Amino acid sequence: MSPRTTEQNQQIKNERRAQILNAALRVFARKGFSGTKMSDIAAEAGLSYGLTYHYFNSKDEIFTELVKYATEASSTLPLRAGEVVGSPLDKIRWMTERIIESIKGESPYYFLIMIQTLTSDAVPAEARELASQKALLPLQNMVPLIAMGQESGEITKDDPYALAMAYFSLLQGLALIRIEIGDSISPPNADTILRLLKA
Amino acid sequence: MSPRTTEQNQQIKNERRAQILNAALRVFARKGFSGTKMSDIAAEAGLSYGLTYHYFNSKDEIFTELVKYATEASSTLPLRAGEVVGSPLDKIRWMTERIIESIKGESPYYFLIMIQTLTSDAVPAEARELASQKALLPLQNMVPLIAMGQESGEITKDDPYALAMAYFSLLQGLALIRIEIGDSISPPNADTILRLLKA
DNA sequence: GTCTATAGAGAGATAGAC
DNA sequence: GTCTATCTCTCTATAGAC
Repeated sequence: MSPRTTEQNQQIKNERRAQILNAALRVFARKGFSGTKMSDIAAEAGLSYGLTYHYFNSKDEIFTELVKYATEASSTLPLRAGEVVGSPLDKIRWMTERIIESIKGESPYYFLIMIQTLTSDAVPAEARELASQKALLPLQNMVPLIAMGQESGEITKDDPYALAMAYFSLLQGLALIRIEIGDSISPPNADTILRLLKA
Repeated sequence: MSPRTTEQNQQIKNERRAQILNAALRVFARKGFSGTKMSDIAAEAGLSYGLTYHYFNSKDEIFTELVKYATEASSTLPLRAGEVVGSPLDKIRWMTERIIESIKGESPYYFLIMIQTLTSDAVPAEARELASQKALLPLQNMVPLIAMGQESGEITKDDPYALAMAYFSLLQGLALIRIEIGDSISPPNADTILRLLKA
């Protein structure tokens, strides 16, 4: 039995951290930041209470880490959509389908975390500031897409910013309904949502 | 100085309860159920800590009271809309304008309370059950309105239930944005929202 | 690296004075 | 009716054994 190498230890460390973050995502979403106990996270992750503190310094740090990931993912999606080949509406359709798809998976938990972060004073200050800075990026990144669609005549000539707000509001709301009600009722498809934008 | 009558005491009692509920609404919305301390509510209401317990038995009771009011108001609105004179789309337009109007006032706090109640395990069981029972009512009460509009040709022939989900998702999302970002940006108007439904 | 035990702070609810 | 003081329990974070 040779001793573990540094790389192997690093490997374990990464796995454990991912395991804890994954558990924490669910618990934070379900109980809120203040309602979540470190013992809840440890139990959900299948680890002992104390071990959680071996990989993270505090509850705040775990939450902030999740917010960091969520802001990153949500602000880059409209940019990736911009690079899809096709008309502006094709790009938006692509993005819409990606989001609807993600709503069937883990993303509703991230939506809920972000809503908490942006609306709550009980959340770590660092997470709140991070989210506030980036909250408008998805909206702002979508406006050019809409403007292009308006020039080409595919998209209705309402205020692009208002359209983007309505669009993301709708998708966010669908994610919430997913958690509130579960998968017993099926969400609208992309075409129904795009009716909001089409000329 | 004559002693206070029973009616006057009742009067004081009602005022104080309203005062406390009003303060609690804001604090619960901003900090979440678990993140809210009774001392927060007392401070926001301008009362002493102990006095709050003179008018309510527990934190749970205050929260549940707020949820009771919110479920009541939200499930009856589509019914009131049904009685508005005009075409089905006129009725829906009336409702949409009422909701947009309310979003400029206190209603975003109620939206946030309801979202917490429907998505969180950290909330009093009584409130959760109450909300779960009534959560689908607004949707269900709106479906007949949509169906009527489809028959008259005003509304697109997508699945009425999916349309209702999309519609309420959108409005809920706007309420959240109102809290997240404030009134610096103006929300879409009723016509933009009704594009979702129009044939 | 992993666990159990515990110190210390904080918050819900109550008691009792005025 | 209104307030301050306190009891009690729970939860974060740490210590220390294996």
